Formats: sequence, C-alpha cells, structure tokens
Amino acid sequence: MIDLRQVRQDPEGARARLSRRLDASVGVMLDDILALDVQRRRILARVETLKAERNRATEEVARRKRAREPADDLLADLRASGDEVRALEGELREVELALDARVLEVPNLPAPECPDGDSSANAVIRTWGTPPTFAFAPRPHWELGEQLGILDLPRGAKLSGSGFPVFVGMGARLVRALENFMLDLHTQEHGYVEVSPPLLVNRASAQGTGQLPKFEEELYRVERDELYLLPTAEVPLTNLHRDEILDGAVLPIGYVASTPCFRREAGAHGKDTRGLIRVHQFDKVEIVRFVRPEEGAAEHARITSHAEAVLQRLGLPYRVLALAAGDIGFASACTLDLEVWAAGVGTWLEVSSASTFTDFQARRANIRYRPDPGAKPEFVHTLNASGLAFPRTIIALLENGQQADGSIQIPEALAPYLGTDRLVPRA
RNA sequence: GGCGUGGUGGCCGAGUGGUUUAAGGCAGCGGUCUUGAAAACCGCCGAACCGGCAACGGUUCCGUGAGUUCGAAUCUCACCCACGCCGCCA
Repeated sequence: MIDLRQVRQDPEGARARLSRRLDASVGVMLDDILALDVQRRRILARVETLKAERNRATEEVARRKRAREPADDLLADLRASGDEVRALEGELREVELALDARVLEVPNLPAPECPDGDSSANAVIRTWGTPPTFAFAPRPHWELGEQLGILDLPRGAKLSGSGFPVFVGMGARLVRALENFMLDLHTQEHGYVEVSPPLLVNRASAQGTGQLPKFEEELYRVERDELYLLPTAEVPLTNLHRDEILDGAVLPIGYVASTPCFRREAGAHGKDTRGLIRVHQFDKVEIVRFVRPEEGAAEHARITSHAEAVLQRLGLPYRVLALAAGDIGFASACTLDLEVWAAGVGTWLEVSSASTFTDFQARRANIRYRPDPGAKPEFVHTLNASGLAFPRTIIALLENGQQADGSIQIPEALAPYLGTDRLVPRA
C-alpha cells in the first residue's frame, strides 16, 4: 500500500504521480483518505490526552490502596472518564476501518522510469531472435495439438468447462519437461530456492500481494473455508515472509515455484481466448525476489534477464515491452512484459511480466528487514517475474517448431527433458 | 470431528488484577582489558502510532476480537494457530 505519511506530507505530489495511471477514481480516493486522516488524528489526540490523565489518576489509586488510604473520590471521576474514552474509541475505530479500507484500494505509485500514457504508449525496448519463416502456411497450435494427439480441449470442456485444457501423452510430458527445465535453470544458474507452496491461501495472503480487495472477481474462492485458489505463485512466495523482520545480511532472497494458477478471467471471453491463449487453469514457474530498496532498479533488470534466459535457451524469438504508467498492474511501480512470437496465430504473446513493486507489497504484507545489526527495520522491495507461463510457451514451441510434415522440432535445451527432439503426428 | 494442553519481544523463557516503564538469558550494538582476537566485566539494546524543526513528550501492543473493572499479559466469552490423545481418511 501507499505510504500514508508521504501522502499527508505531499498530497499534491502523490496526486500527480498517481494521475499517471489515468484512473479517475484515485483522485476521489485521495480526497477521502486525507479527510479521514485528519479526522483520525483529531480523535486520536483527544483519546490519548484522556488516557494520559486516566493513567495518572489510576496510579494515584494504586498508591493510595497500598497505603490503605481512601480513594472513592478519584474512582467516581474515573468511572465518568472511562465512559468518555470508550465512546471516543468507538468513533476512532470506525474512522480507522474506513481509512484502512480506502488505503488498500489505492494502487502503487508509478516509478519515474515508467513511460507516460496508456497501453498505446507501451514501448518495445529490445527484441531477441528472428521470427521463423515457412515455405507453407504455419498452422495454429490448436490444430497442431489435436493432430499430434497432445492437446484435448473438448474433453477439458467436458470435465470442467471452457478454458480447462487437457494435455495427453507427450503433451503431458511436455508440461513436465518444461517444469523441470525451468526449475533447473532458475535454481542451478540463477540461485533461486525452490519452493512447493500451498495452492490455497487465506485472505491476508491475497491482500498482502494486492489481489484483494480490488480483484475478488478474478479469484476462485473456496467459501466454506475462506480460502482462495492461487492466481499465481507470486502470492504464496511473497507472503512467505509476511509479518517478518529479515536480517539484512540474507538479502537478496530469491524463490522459485512451479504451480498451477487459477483465474476466473471474468468478462474476458471471446477475442484472443482461442486454444491455449487464455485459460482458467495453467501451470507457471514464478520467480520472486526480496531485495534492499537501493537495489530495486538493478534487481528489476536482473529478474527480467532471468525470465529472458528461459526464452533464449528455448530459442524462442521475443520482444521486451516497457509498459506505460496507464497500463501497469495495481501493485506494480514498473513492469516489463516479455512477448514471445507465435508463428501460427501470427502475433506476440505475453509469456512473462517482470515487475518491481517497490515497498508497496512489503507495506501491505509487513515485510521488513534490518539494514544493519541493531538498526531500525525498513520495508524491503519485492519483485517478481513469470519464468515462464506454460500455455503460451507451448503455443510458441508448437507453432514456431512446426515442420512441413506436421512434426514439431523441439529445442536442443528441452529435448533431454522431453526424451525426444521431435513430436510426430498420430498415424 | 471430539477431548486436553499451550500461544509473552529477533530467539528462549518468568510472570495469575495495581513499583510490569514485561524478570532473567541468548543474539546484537558500544566500551574496558588485549599486539590482535576470544573470554571476562560494564553499559545500551522491541515495534507501531500521535504531537514537535529538534531535544523530547504522549498513547498503544503479551495469538486475534469482544467483555468485566477505576485499572487486564493476568479474570470471562468467541475465534485462530500449534502440540498431544481418540475417531475418520489418501
């Protein structure tokens, strides 16, 4: 969440920075917050003064009791002031609840390096590799997948509904191969610690990373037990250190997890949802970093390079987009998207989003560190990136690797994991 | 699911209504001593919020939330979590 003190100190500065998100509602939020904050401090000052008086009188009562002197006159006064304190505390609680709820709705401040504008201002800052050319018309993955007998969308729909793909045979093995390949890369070469986290998380966790309260609609919810299915492993990985004070010497910390992700994708049906492009359940390898604030910018470049390494090893052409301030996610201060080229659908598909959240998630989840032994705790900076999301990686592998005979050439780096360098159509 | 026991600072742990501004220890920081280090000894040493330029002052916090009381770590209720036993179960 945003820093309330910073907002109070420089409301117009915060307003200007948030206005870059091009979201008209944040102005109203700030007005409400400033008003509630004034109200809160006014009540708080009165409560605390009353309590200070009461504490002094109470000590006097204790002294007299010990000395076996009468204290009835003081007790009568205290009874009255107790009622007043209780009433004021009730008022205070209401104001604080309203204030907290409002603060949780405010998105992060875009970073200076984040370009201005809406999504049309997203800028390609580099590209890697060359989209392959074909002597024939390249086909989309849903056709290839069916012909190869590795992807069964109709049966997925029968089991669960549209957007729940079934991978079969070498398709299922491809999922397993990608998981092992990516986990090995991040743990062995990038220094991440592998984690196998819970797939259901409580409300506090979903709030800590910023999924709640604003995006309740996007989450699958297990109402009976007040738990939510993960939309991304970012949630458990970041919340591992919720309400902790880390020793500064252990930073930076990096975690990697491969998990299923569940997204309701409310209202997203129709365009761009064909085949595996947008689904309700998919597997993803996620990397998360906890870093010192002064390392934030360098760490953003680092985590992005870790995600890029996956695409480079797979030989998949991609481009890096700097998202504009009007297009970055709720908790993000700056985001770089990696888009892989998919020859069959003839478009660039987002396979990773590398974000720095500055201290926004750390505030929400109360994740701090001690810069030096004995020093005051400060909020860490958190970052994450997909490394990578499987369905669109599979799309690119199938569509870019397709041959005239309908077989698929598998990249050298992945072949040992898959047990073959070629997928062939069913007879 | 049932019954029982417990939850205290970065960590361990004492504390059952009023000198608790939470004992003591460990870790950490500073110092004495030492060529240096260790040991020993001495001192400091939790977090959040409010006011203040600051020095400083004030309030709150003993799993969470309500309640009793002039006053709650301490008493009552509910909930959460951990552990143990029983039941059920992959």
